[in-house]
Amino acid sequence: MSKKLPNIDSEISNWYTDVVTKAGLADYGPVKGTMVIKPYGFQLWENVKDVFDGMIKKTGHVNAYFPLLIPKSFLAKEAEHVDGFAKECAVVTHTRLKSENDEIVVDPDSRLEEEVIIRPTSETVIWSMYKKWIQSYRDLPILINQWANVVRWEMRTRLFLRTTEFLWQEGHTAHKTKEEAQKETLDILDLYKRLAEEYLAIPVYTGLKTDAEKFAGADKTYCIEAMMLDKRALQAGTSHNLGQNFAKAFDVKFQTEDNNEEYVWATSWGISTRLIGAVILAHGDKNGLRIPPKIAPIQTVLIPIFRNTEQRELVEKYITSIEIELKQLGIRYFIDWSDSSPGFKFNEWELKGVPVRMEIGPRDVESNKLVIARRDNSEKLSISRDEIRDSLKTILDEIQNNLFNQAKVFRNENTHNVENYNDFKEIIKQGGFVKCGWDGSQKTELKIKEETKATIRCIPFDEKPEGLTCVYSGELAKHEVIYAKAY
RNA sequence: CGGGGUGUAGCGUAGUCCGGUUAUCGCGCCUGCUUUGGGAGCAGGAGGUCGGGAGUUCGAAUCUCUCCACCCCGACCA
Repeated sequence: MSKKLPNIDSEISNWYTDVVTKAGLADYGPVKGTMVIKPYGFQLWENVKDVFDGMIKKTGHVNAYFPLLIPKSFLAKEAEHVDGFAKECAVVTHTRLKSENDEIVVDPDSRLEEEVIIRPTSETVIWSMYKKWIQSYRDLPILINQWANVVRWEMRTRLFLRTTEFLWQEGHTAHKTKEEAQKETLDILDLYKRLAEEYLAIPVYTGLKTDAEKFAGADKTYCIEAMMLDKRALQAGTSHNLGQNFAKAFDVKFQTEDNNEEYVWATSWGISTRLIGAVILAHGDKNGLRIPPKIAPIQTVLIPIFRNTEQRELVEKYITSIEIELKQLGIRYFIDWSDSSPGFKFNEWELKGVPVRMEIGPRDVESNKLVIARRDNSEKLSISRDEIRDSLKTILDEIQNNLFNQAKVFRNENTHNVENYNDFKEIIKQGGFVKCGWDGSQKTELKIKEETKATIRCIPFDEKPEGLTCVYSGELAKHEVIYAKAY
């Protein structure tokens, strides 16, 4: 393992891949674009998953599982949907291999009559089933979520941020009114915001996607948008109001209380393993990861220090008593008894982003103390053994808050209100978010994208378009929008 | 799919232009001893189809042809 990471300011792209692999989060899979999520990375994902799973269960949602394989014809039922996903679908055409001249080849006799696609998302299978399950208003709402993998054959991939196969949750709900579906869409978006801000410590802008940026098949797409360390935007979660589009495509109607027939109203929403990439790129520093305590696989790592066997025994005994206390406190901890030197371990666990490190050696045993080092601000302090009970949780909370605040200050400092196109281009060139007026035309949106590579990340809920003019056309602004270059 | 680049041990690399002993070095790995409060030291050791194939040659990591893989830039995207 090399001792230095690439410079995070000048080559963040290399820094990112290096951190991901060296910290043991993930590795490249054998097929291009695929990723192996290693135990440390998977625990991080599981923690995120558990938090969100708890949130949706509290709000009445249930988990289920739908098949990976979908009839090709299903995708085509919703016109926009097929347009959006056709270009990146993996297709299963055969069901058998055979040996031929010592080679394994596809058996041409096993060609499928109806080809099958690997889900890029599950709206179509799920709505084909909802057709069977929904007859009356009494069957509604359906609030189903699934944790699953999906495959989108992307041209350019990056670990966690964009992989051919990724893990996510996709919620698919069915409602009897437009209003109820809209409320669900926004309620979930709010959960996403809470997950991002309170747990991942990443501040997000929330708002509506433009028609050009919305999900293929949705009436409206809402999103949470985060700023990464290179001042680019990352879409961290989306919630869609699907209107009656999928109900119409799959002919899903229900009988209302007054015995009329109506199409069902739908939502879908998702967050993915991309969130891991967001955590890395929102909090990392020159020494590696900085993982927020609430989702950290290891919240505290203990580094024993000793010179000989007698000291080792003393330290071990002392650590055992601390360990009991950490268990009682419900802290996720790890004691690193490996053979490496303490200095090596300090750097190693900093790379892995563990929020708190405890250094415990003969001096500490002697004085009934221990050294605590914080990953967020590199502070080291010596506390007494008895202080662990009261202060460790406080310190972890402080780190959680500090990471959020640092990210928020950074984002706010790099979000600029802009009134003319020259300033706009300058900010986009330097990096950062731009808040400005937009005349609401897709033509303007496209022109700006062509000329600057920046896209409208969202129309924020708290927009104030009054009195603004469009930064490109100079016409009266229809919306205030956030522009940025995105991942 | 277009433009550019790179393939030598688990990782990173020298050697390639100008063919010639046993393919270089660092990290990592194994064994032993000494070490351990910010990336330990010494000694010994294991590990190679030089991306694959074909050709030129007395002789190829090095020259020629061909195939393959991966990376970067562009078009698509959570």
